[in-house]
Amino acid sequence: MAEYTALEKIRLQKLEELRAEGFEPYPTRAERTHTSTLAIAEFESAEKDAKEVKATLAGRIRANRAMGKVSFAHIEDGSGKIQLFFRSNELGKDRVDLFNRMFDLGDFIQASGVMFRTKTGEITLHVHDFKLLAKSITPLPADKDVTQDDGTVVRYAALESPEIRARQRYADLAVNPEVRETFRKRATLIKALRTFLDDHDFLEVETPILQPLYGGAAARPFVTHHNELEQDMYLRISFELYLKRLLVGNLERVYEIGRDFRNEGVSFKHNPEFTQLEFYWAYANYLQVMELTEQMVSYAAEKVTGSTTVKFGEHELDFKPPWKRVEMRTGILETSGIDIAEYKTAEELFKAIKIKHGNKTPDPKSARGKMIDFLVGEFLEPTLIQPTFLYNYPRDISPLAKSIPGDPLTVERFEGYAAGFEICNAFTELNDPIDQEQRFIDMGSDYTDDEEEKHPLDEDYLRAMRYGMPPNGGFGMGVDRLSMLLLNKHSIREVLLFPALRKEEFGE
RNA sequence: GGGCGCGUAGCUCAAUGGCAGAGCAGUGGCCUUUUAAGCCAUUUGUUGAGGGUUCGAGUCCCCCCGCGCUCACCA
Repeated sequence: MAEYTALEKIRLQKLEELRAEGFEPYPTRAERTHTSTLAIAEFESAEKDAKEVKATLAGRIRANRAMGKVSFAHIEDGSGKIQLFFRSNELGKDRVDLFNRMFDLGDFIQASGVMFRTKTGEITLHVHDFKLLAKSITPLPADKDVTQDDGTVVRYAALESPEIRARQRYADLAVNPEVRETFRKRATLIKALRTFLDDHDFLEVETPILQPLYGGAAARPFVTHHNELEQDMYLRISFELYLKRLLVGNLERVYEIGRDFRNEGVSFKHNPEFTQLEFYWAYANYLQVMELTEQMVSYAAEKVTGSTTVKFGEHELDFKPPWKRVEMRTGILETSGIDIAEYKTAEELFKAIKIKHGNKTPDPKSARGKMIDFLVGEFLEPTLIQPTFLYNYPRDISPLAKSIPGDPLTVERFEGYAAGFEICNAFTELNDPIDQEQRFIDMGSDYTDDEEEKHPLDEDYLRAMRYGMPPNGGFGMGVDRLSMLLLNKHSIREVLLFPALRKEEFGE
């Protein structure tokens, strides 16, 4: 049973009084004719011809200013706020008193009347009738604060507690309009990505989230169990292997936007479930994917923000193609002074890093590719502020990518960076089943003492590939991260409606 | 998982180890064009939970819970 606060008990009592007086606090019907913005727009155009605009509005009470025989209130609906005007000589003293006594901030009401403009010029509904649509029991967090008489100290209080904002996103949304705006823009982003890919003849598909084997990325999976099949299942960590199976089936361009699950740490840029976009494009290679990527992201930026240039913290990011391109070996050499091509084994590379940078070294037990990754993260990544493609990756951290002809240690792979963090990952996909099988096996032996990096060998995927897979370019992008960049949010929690949080204890 | 920080009224925040407070919200009243309405009066607390030190703990110590930052992890 819920424990009610003093404020809630007062509202519950009002609810009972309303019922006793014959008013249903949770009626089944609403009769809205206009949103607040529509009513205002209609009034503005009718005003010139002195025409009357009648409207029935519905929304939450956000402010109420009772002034004796007249009252002003603001309600807020999905499109914005609008003022209501009540006059007791028209509605009757009892009804206005009822409104002021029984209705609280946060209640949903509907009000009918005629639009007019007040003395101060605000377009307002002159209310002729109203009813309660839903009583609010728990007060919304106050969204305004303090008035100091001397006029110097002004404090506004909004719901700011990051924990309450995330746990009770409903309250955050109800009270902070800019949060609603963030999620509208996020929806615009996803729609733009879809439109872009659809217009480029990609087919949107859906592949299993529950998988008997996981793969396509290096991450720890969530494990669950199917009772009837009597087997464990994994929540997918990527879409890759399933989408590439579709290329075997002659679907030449496919994409999926959906949720990935990784059983790992939580941070400002990591949530255990996150939205991923992947596409696979037959007969293309990573250079073509690069071009499509910069077009797609700049298109999305324009749709979401109206411009290809967006502000992110102190930076102005310009997503307009072409993006800067940095070859990995060159980039590492320039930022760390180490030429990875000179050190062909992990031992040699480790020594070189140790000599050059002393205490800043990777784990000496790492594979060579991991050490290169370390150099990227430590020295190169922080310099990649403007949208940049970092390309040509070490083969041993890219088991699904095709080698560069004549350079067996390097693969045709790139990652897109902006504001110093990774937003996408793509490569010319490996389509040689014999090579692929060997890579899986190498992968296993490279990381024998690293349980987390071990990956199950996907026999069915190899079988598919043996039927023949067209050469293709593949692409993956964290949609949440792109949202952060485009919306200038510095935590992934700001672009997720319900970010992962520890279970809340509700007591007895 | 490690380190650092935070947790006080519905919200935003105060309070040298010495009477737990303010504004907003709420409640009662006045007020027929207000809008951060105003004026008068007034209520609200297991100071995250538990233990300890002390004459006395919101404050110091221990432990637990939650959140934040950060490191690790994260092809």
